[in-house]
Amino acid sequence: MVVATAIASKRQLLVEAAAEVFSTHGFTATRVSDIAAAAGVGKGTVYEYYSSKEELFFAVFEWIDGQIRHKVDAAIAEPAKASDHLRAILTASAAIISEHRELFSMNLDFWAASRGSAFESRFSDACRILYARYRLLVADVIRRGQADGELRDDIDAAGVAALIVSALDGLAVQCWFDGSMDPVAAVDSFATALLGGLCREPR
Amino acid sequence: MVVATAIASKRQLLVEAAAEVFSTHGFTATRVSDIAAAAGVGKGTVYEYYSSKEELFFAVFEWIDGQIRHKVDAAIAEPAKASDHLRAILTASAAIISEHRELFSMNLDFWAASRGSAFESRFSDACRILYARYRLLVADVIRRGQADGELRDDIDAAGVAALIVSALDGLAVQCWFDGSMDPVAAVDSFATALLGGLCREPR
Amino acid sequence: MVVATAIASKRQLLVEAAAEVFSTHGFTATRVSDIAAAAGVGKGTVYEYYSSKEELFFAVFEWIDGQIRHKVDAAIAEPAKASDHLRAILTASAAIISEHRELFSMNLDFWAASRGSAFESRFSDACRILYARYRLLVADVIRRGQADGELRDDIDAAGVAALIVSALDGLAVQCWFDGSMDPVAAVDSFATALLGGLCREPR
Amino acid sequence: MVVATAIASKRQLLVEAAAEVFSTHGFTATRVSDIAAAAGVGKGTVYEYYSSKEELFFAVFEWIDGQIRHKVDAAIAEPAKASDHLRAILTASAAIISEHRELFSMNLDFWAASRGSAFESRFSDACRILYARYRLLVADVIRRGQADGELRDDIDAAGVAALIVSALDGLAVQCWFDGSMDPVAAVDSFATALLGGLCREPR
DNA sequence: TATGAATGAGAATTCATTCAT
DNA sequence: AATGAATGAATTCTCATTCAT
Repeated sequence: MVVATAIASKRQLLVEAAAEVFSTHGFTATRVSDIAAAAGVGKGTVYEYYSSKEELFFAVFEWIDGQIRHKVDAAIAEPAKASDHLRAILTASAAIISEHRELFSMNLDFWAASRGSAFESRFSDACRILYARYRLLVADVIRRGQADGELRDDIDAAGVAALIVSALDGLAVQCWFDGSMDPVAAVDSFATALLGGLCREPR
Repeated sequence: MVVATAIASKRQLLVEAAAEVFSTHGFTATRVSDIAAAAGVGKGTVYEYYSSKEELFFAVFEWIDGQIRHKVDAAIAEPAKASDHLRAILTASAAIISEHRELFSMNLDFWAASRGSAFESRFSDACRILYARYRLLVADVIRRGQADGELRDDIDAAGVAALIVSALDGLAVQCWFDGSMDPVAAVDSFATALLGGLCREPR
Repeated sequence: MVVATAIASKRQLLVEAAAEVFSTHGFTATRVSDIAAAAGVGKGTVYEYYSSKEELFFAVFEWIDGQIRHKVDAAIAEPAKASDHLRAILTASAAIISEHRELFSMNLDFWAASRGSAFESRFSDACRILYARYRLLVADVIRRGQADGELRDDIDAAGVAALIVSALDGLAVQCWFDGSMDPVAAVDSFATALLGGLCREPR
Repeated sequence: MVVATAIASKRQLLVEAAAEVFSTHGFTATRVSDIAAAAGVGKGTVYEYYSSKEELFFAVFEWIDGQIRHKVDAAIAEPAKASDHLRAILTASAAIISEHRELFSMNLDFWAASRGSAFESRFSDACRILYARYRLLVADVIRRGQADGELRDDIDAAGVAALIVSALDGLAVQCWFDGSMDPVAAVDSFATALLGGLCREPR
């Protein structure tokens, strides 16, 4: 158990060092020796815990995914109206984006890893599953609101959910390129518009 | 003039061949020789027209940007209500995504190119400007609607515009990972929700 | 044709440079850059002509095999009694061993390449075929001598042929380890003994 | 004494485990950790008994050499005619080759170790001495036969001895490449030919 | 004495780029 | 202008060896 913990913590040490370096320089420009140096270990040690640079990269992906999922789940842990949960999801996500811009920059690398790398399908599959999960999470909230009578039921929940999830991803991209953007404020306006309608007249 | 045209057309030939190969294999996995072969020219010839692989990649970026901008502009060329223009922008974008999935997969590479490549800042700057332009375009439509009294004016146009643009980018990402998604249908539900409000009661 | 010749000659240049370096330092201790340097070309150039170090090593194997086969064939080109042909094969082989000790030292590497390398089966197969060919060549001479009535026909030609071929291989090994050995003299005594019998009394 | 024996037996344990792994995968493809695992000890323990992989490899060489030498010595332990002793040496060697093909495959590695390894000269020297010893052993038998009047004395004993020893080495090589060969049968024909003469007419 | 986690030297290979023709 | 042969910088990964426990 002590051993297992030691191994797990060394793996975690490497994942965090890797996240740091990858998020700063991007996957391609990062050398394995850079990660080793950041973790304070020798180059060979990295390979004792991860069989390749890409394997470690994937571990970073899973680690970040887990963290974000945890925060999003927390945002809707308390019972509430569907509209409040939707706003909570949007706000929580924007907050994460705002606080961890450098972490979200890794998205760009994860996505690119699905293109022409040896791990192509591994990242593709993981992303496909990840997005399906988030779409389902949002769509379920919407469907609950529709069942409760709070939300209009003449609208396809899955379609709207897809765009809400999309919006958060795209927002992180824009925040990466433009450090002056305030994702929390933008999301707030968006939530108000989406829930209440942009148009003055009901339609 | 004839010469200039010949040069321009050879550059264009290379850009289109490059777009084809880059979009299929991704930036990293694409070899300059692959592009040369696809264009039917010798490897050295590529360097007669572009000084580096990244320079050519950037030319592809600009070419695709121009094409998309053109289609979006066309979508709002005709005078119409702000809400119709918003829907038109969403629908036109979804249609492009749907019809040119492979082209949009290059987004992932463009974004990654802003991380750790020699052209890092060149791509970053271009993307920042590109997104600012789209946000402004959408925000202007919203502001016009607000001025016309069609749209609620208690909502920050810039914030909503940012999320609308985000949503379209994110949608392309999800479509890349999940070929079975229908962006046009999703966008249609989203437009209805956004314009009319998800909530039954006005808020 | 000129091009084909240029490519062929560059490949040949590399094979000969490789044979030189491999035979001096052995396969493992030879760096690809050593071969490139010996050939007077850049390291990358080697890979333009051979896809890997082992591919080049195999080309050296085939080149040497071809040379030796040529000389052995020449030794029995002229019609002669079977016993003279056997002696000619032995003498010619010993002469090659004597004159090209460094080339024969590569045998040790070729054999070792059949053990645990990526090319394991390629070398194994090639060696098996090579030995089968030599055994057959010698056995055919013996059988002809038996048919002609010159050689005893109560002896299995294949078995003796195997040992004659073996003796020449083993001789090269011993000469590699002991530079003072004279293979030609040793082979001469051996041929006399083998043909005439070691025993004084016919048996 | 107990300690010394314990050390000796641990060294022997490692040598036999190493022989097993080396003979299966070859020297280069064998990892020290493989040997440790085969011996059921930790990787570091190997270095408590042998200072390097090559040192251990050399120990395997000496162990196998000792075993073979023992069997060959046994083959000529009983007083007998020189011709019978020669046949006994050949037959005993073929039997060992036949029964321990995998052990003989290590020859290929030992030979290669004399080329470019850190132990180059150590292996070279050992092999040179080993072959000199076998040549002398065989030559002594021949000379005794010549002195006794059983064997022709117009033939150089050393030369024939060299080729007899060579033949046995080469036979092991061919058997390695071609598992279907029967060394015992081949050697029997060879012994008959060599002792009685291949030619029908005395020469 | 036994261990195995940590190390880093070392080598093969790729491919963008150059430049002589 | 067009070419593609030649180049070598740059990086991943392996594994023998060390040494703290």
